[in-house]
Amino acid sequence: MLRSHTCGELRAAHVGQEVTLVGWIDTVRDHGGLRFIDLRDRYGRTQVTLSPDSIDVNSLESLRSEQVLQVVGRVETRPDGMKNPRLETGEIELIGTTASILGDCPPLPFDFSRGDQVNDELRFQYRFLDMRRAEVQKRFQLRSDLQHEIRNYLHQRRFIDLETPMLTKSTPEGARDFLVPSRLNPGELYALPQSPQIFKQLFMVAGFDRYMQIVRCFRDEDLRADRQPEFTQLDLEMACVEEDDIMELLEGLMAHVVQALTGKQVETPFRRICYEDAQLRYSSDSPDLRSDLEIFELSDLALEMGFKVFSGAVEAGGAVRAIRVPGGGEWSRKEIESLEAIVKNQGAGGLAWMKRSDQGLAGPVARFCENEAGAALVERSGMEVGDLCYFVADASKRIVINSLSFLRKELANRLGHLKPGALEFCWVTEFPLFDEDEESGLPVPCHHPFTSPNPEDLERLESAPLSVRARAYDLVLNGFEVGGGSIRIHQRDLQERVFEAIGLSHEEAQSKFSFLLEALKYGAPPHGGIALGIDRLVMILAGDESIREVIAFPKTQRGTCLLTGAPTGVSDAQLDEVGLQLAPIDEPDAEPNEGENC
RNA sequence: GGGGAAGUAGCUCAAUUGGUUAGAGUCCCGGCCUGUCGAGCCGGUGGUUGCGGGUUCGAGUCCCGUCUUCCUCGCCA
Repeated sequence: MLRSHTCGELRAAHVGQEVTLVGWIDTVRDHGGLRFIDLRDRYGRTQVTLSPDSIDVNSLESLRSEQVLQVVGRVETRPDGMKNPRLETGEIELIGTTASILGDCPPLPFDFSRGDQVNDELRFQYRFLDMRRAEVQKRFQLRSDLQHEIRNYLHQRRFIDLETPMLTKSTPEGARDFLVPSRLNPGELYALPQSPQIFKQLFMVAGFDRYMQIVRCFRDEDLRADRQPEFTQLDLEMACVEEDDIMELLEGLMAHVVQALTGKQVETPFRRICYEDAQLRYSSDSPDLRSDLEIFELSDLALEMGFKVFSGAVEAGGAVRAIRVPGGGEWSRKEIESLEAIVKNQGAGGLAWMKRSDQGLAGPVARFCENEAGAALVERSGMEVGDLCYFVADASKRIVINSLSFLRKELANRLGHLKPGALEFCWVTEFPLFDEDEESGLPVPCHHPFTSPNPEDLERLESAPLSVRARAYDLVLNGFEVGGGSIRIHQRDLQERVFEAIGLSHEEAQSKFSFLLEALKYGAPPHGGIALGIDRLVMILAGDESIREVIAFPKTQRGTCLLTGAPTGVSDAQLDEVGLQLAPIDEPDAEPNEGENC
């Protein structure tokens, strides 16, 4: 070994020992003759003192940040008054006798000590430097610890860790697939898995009644702060279970990992909210329960209030909904109206409001509240003196819901409801089995086509498919969907009925999912499971606002890698080999230097 | 595909209604300094204001286009 100890290890007990440290130079404090160096590695920082009394200073002229330095020396107690209580190793210092630079380093491309404030573009281009920062290392330690705790917890409960293929079959439903050509089969392509869904169901048929895997998944869709084209899931599946079994397992797992990683206690069981309630009360299918702000429906009253903006929206098939802001009556007009930009950003025409003081109602909506409907509104809102109420009306229900969703988030933020470190889990249940496809009008699965319908609604599968509820559940943490799962269909005939309901012919179903349908014939036990977004979970536990921060080498919003430059063109020879030809790109100013092979 | 924000020194930012030679901190380089831990003090180098047009006597600032990064709608079974 080139070192005897790490930079976080030495204590008063080591005083007098001859040791060798290797680390990166964190800072150099140069007093002319005497130099102090903070040497840093994964484990901590140790002060190295280079004095002309103990080392040939001419041998080390230019010490700079982030050089890799090896120091041999003796551990000494620091003089009285010179100890640093903020450093684990602050009782001692290493008096260097020889030092050598093992890895030189030029001046850095960005300010290391203020890494959090540096452009993402630069940070991710030099991610290997960015990750050297202690704060970043902490995130990845947390990520590693989380995965370790998850595996331990599940293995103690007799889950078996099984792997599934990365090169698999394209299933055009759902998200767009990433495609991989096959040299041995020109003209045919693999797809990278969107999830191991079908494979884990086959494990159930195979008798591995408790399966788990921490696995990479791929979806070729647009990126967001919480969405990357490749991401990591905890995938698990159990045989002979119902909803409650999966939920209880996950509640125990979450409580365990949160306790292990943060020391915090999580209350179980988690709150359960049905999908319809979540949409109405929180304007979201993943409500952030750190805030208790609630939205209420006004469409019925809006028709009677005599306010054309409201009644017009409802008559056009839209909605009017409102949110009460306790204490918002104190806000200035300017403050109140500053939130309008948020809803306009979602396409809403404007943001109406009304406040209640001891002198009665005030604000743009107040004069429409003098009639009976208005009184009912005040009653329903629960407005008290000192409160404020915001209203969103639009001919598009989607715009109303989106606007209120963003408004609620911002209000929760302004009211200080989003306390750092708070963790509010909940389940969202009773999702519809299908959504309506806007183009074809056909039902499309909300979750995936293997989700079991609620038995109570089964008779409507053909007659009124959109009214059928699914045996599906989402796990939500602080407003983020961190997991989703369901009880699956384990009977072949029911699976075929669902395929039919979504407009898949018998032949299509066969060609796409024959292996699943075949497997369901051969003694498939009832089963269900869930998949958990590891990146999102780590992000929340680390207090970050983007999963990029907890992914070592993430993609930009355009799906490129700033570090490697991927994706790139490949040589004609490579294309030939896999039997691919690239279509010309419709770009007037295509860059010639990339034209060699695309 | 739509909406929004940002882009000025290696980095983080400033620059009045369009007005003289685009500044500061940091980094880097040089000098001084033996108890610092955000070391200190003195001096210095460093700019195609993302790119391309336009308006103007004059553009970092206004207009148009474009590129990049970020946020978001659509999209994400």
